[in-house]
Amino acid sequence: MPEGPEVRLASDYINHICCNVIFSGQIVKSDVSKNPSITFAAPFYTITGQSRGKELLLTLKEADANNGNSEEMNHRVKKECDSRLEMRILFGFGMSGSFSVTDSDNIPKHSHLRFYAHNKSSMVLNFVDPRRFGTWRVTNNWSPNRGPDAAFEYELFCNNIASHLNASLFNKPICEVLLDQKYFNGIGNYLRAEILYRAGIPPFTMARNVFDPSTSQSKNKSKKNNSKPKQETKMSNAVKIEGGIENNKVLSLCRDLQLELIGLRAESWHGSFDEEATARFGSWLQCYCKPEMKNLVDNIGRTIWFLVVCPLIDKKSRMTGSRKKKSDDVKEDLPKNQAKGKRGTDKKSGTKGKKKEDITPIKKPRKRIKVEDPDFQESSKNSEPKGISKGSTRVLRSRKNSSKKGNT
DNA sequence: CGTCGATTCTTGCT
DNA sequence: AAGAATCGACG
Repeated sequence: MPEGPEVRLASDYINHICCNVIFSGQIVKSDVSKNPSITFAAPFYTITGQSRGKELLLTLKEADANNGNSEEMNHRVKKECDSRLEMRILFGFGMSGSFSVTDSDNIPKHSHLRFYAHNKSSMVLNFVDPRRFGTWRVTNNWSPNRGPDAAFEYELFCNNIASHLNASLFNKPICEVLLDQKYFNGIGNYLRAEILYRAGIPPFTMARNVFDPSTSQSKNKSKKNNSKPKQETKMSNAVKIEGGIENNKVLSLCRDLQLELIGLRAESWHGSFDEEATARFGSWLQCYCKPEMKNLVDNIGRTIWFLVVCPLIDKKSRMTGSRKKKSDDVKEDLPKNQAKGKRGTDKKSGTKGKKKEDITPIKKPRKRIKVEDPDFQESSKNSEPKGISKGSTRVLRSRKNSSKKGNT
């Protein structure tokens, strides 16, 4: 599942491979893809890429067949500054999108958009997407409903969050907020697990408490949400919003883990992940899909992987990050009835399009977990969320703890 | 209007 | 199982 780092690597890959390559001819779309056909008027063009979060923007720019300027183009360029034809295509990778450069005789099976090189015969840039959740469209801009890139626009990224902390979204569990691309563009399911695990934050902590220490501290002291806390310097992330939200642990991890992964995989990046790169990624993961971790399906239906911490265990050992004996840390302290339970609302449950009343009676009551449920959180100190909308009560089920390969 | 839940898309891998 | 758009219900 491509997340920020994979998209960035794809962009780097394109720029690396397509540097000095002239493309020409029709841009070919597969028959099965429902994405738009692309017609670019320039007979010859170059391709460059940029990434922002999970989006990749390709820029096609008119060029001469010899990488110089054609007479006709030269004429226009001189006349009006730079009027070379240009087109941008914005890609979303969905869950299986990637770019790969291949020989024209070896087009990947699920290549859905192809750019043919002109001066390097038989070279093709493919957008490959087996599961076809990927999208593309012609536009010059990033999607307006997606936020800045956490790794490469860190200031903007932090400010976007700090200035919207009062939004109701931040009443939700941090694990769910981390998937909201309006604020966390580039974060996906494996990154959220790694971020929260390394920050030592329980996944269902109210998001606002993670970013605004004043709110979380007030919770600690008393159930009354009255006084503004004065001692807000205990937690590692207890930083004044005004002064330095960029020092917040979760936010800096959003940046640093992505940069780490980009560095980790850049060396062996050849368009697709070879065995070694895949293995390295797997060993980089500390939480996601790890057999010693727990997982649950959250309120938005996504599986969150996390470390369950026994409340009786010395908290300092966690705060300092010395969590070596993982298997010992993981206690079976989840409520019993959470540990099983099948998916009750799959799409094929035979109730598609039906009213809720049809299915509610059938469902047997299960343990529900709200934000910062004291039964669930190791930190009952943070419980008693005053402003929590009672709405976020979805049945949380655990997934089978099957270890998958952490491919992308 | 804002929020929430359900549904849809799609296919490869257990 | 994944990411994201869309739709209807609800208050």
